[in-house]
Amino acid sequence: MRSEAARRAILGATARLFALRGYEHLTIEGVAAEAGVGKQTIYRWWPSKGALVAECLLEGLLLPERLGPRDTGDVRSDLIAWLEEIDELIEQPLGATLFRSLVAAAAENVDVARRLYGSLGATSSLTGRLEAAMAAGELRSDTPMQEIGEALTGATVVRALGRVPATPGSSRRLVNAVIGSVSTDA
Amino acid sequence: MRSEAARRAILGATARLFALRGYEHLTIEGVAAEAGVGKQTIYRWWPSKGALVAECLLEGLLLPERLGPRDTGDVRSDLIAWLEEIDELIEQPLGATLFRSLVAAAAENVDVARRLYGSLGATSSLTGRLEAAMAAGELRSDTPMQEIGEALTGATVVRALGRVPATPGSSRRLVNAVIGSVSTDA
Amino acid sequence: MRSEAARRAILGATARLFALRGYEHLTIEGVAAEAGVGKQTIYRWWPSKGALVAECLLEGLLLPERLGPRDTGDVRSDLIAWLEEIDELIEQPLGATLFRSLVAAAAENVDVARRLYGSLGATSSLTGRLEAAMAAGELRSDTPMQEIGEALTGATVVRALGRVPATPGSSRRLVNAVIGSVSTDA
Amino acid sequence: MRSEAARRAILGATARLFALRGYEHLTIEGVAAEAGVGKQTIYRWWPSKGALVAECLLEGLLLPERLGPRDTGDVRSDLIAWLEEIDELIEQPLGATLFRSLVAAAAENVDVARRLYGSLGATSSLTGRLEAAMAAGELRSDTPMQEIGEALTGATVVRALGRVPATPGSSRRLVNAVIGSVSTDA
DNA sequence: GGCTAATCGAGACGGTACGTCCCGTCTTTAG
DNA sequence: CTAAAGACGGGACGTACCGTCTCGATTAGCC
Repeated sequence: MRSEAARRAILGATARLFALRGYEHLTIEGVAAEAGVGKQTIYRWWPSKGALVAECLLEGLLLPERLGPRDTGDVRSDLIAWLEEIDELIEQPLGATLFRSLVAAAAENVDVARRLYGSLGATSSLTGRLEAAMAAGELRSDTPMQEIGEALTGATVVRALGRVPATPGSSRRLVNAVIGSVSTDA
Repeated sequence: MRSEAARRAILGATARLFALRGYEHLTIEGVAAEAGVGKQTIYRWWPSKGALVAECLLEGLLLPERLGPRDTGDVRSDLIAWLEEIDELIEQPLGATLFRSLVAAAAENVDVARRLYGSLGATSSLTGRLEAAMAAGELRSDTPMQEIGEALTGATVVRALGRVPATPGSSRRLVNAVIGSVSTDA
Repeated sequence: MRSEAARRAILGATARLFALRGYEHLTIEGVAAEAGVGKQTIYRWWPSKGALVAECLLEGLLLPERLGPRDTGDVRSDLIAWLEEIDELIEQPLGATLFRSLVAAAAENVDVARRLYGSLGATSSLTGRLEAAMAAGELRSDTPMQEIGEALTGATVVRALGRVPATPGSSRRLVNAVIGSVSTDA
Repeated sequence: MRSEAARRAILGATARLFALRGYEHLTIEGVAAEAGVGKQTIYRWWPSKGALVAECLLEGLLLPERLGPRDTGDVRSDLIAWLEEIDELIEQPLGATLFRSLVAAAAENVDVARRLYGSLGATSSLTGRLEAAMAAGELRSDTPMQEIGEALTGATVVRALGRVPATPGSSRRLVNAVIGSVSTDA
């Protein structure tokens, strides 16, 4: 019978240390100590550091639960607002570390990658928003939603990795470029 | 007097092991052994694993020297061809590992990130190609080149991380979406 | 209500694993698994690994029930025969391990020590045999029985620990030396 | 190039902890910590806990350098004095633990056993003393020295294991019994 | 053309973390 | 109500690498 208390303590400790020190410096021993738990209890339920992070992600312990774009009826501004929200998150001191660590974790662990792809990326609320826009006639019916989703999130990832500071208006330019050609209000 | 032979052996070993095992499992001891070199010789000239990888990148030991898009006079097809070339590279068994490891390395090391951003991304030959297209009148003069560069490479990165298999036509759809609105032939 | 079946299974498993792997590598978990028993059932009734072994000893699960010297009317030859019997036991591959493990267990656990001392050593059938010999006039009345008992068993222990192979005649020489001076037939 | 400082620190720590806590509770990690040394430095040079103890024994860090019987010209009293010296050593609080731990170590490790057998037992100064006595005509020329040595040390071992407190005169009785029949002064 | 200093390979050193095995205690579940 | 099953916090195992530190044994170039 698995102990829910231990599970929560472990995920909490993981999230705390991950945000603080990054994926590379996250250690199972550190998590065990921080959680007040035996190492074996971690190894019993998670095969790897990556799986631990993936589950934190799933539980919303690393990123705000609702990170997707809102729906105010205007896709363009919704997407811009969303990207700027993310930029802001990254601009914070720990935010950049956290974000890059998530990318590192995704690069090294399939679980994290899938979880992240599903939560930030294509399958997610972003796709939902795009579909809504299409239904509302804001976007053409042949809009390549997956590609657009990947372009938007990808640009953010690339900027975060490249340590490129956000420039005013860059989210607007990005959104305009990416959905400009499929937008019906052009 | 620095030994060029040792330097080459070290970088070669790094590139080999990096492509084979990934960034996470790359160890200085492993590189030293593979290169037939004392560990100190590595530490004497490189401060970290990341720096080692960054220099490999610079020397073209990890990625093909000329990875940017060609210039046939048609930006659209040039970009599509370029993305498909990268997709092909990623499709190969070791290619995916290599690519993801590069992302992991970039996430954890500034040097690698800058090098990679400059070689795949915005500052690079990609930007050059876009500028040429603008000059040739293929793209409008207000084209946000940096954002477009980030969107294109970012989409590729996201797909590689998400382990999303390439779909036929997805490169075309991506390019059309991203430069569609600034393309003068629309 | 203590389960006799469990008790027997546990002691049996202990004896088997002890003879097989030795005292040091005997584990409670191993015993529980081998016996098909919960660990708690062991801890409920025995305080330690040593107590487990001690009880096996008491039950005759580790050493032949009747290990003492026989009484044919001739102490000398009875003692020699007895020592040679033990030598034979030790000569067998598992016998040496078993014997040394018993010594190790005795060194680390009082219960085992007392049990073993009482079963091999002074208080035991050996003393009984010596007393009989004294009564029969084979040994002088001032024979220091405890010391003789300790010398005989001790020599065996020392040889077993020192991994000294038995030499023909060494039991005879030992007995002659040890009881020579108190033997009335000299 | 092996560090002599580390070697000494390790053996010293081993001896200290062994005498203090006994063989069973001696841990490599404890020795490493006590010696201020990395674990790997221990594993690099010694294959096991037993080898560590054996080397301590060899270096005289566990037992007084000269533990054998003296030669005053009278074997009997020399042997008695020697046994009483050992009894005294065992009577001390840490002495008993140390002695039993040595036996446990010998039971579980060949190296320790050989070392101990050679240092306390037959091959040792004890045999030397007996030979001298034989040469001096105190003992008969057919004295079975190995057996006598084993009987004397063995009796001590058995008493120590059995936690039998030393009785006044028991060393005298033991010696008289064991060498009584080969002593020429009878 | 020998001297001196820097660099080389090799690898030991004090450490940190790994993932595994058991410990002895505690809790749940099925008979 | 008992006992199997096994999760729990913890300690130690033996291994892999970390980055630093001596070691001789080559090499430089500078006198």
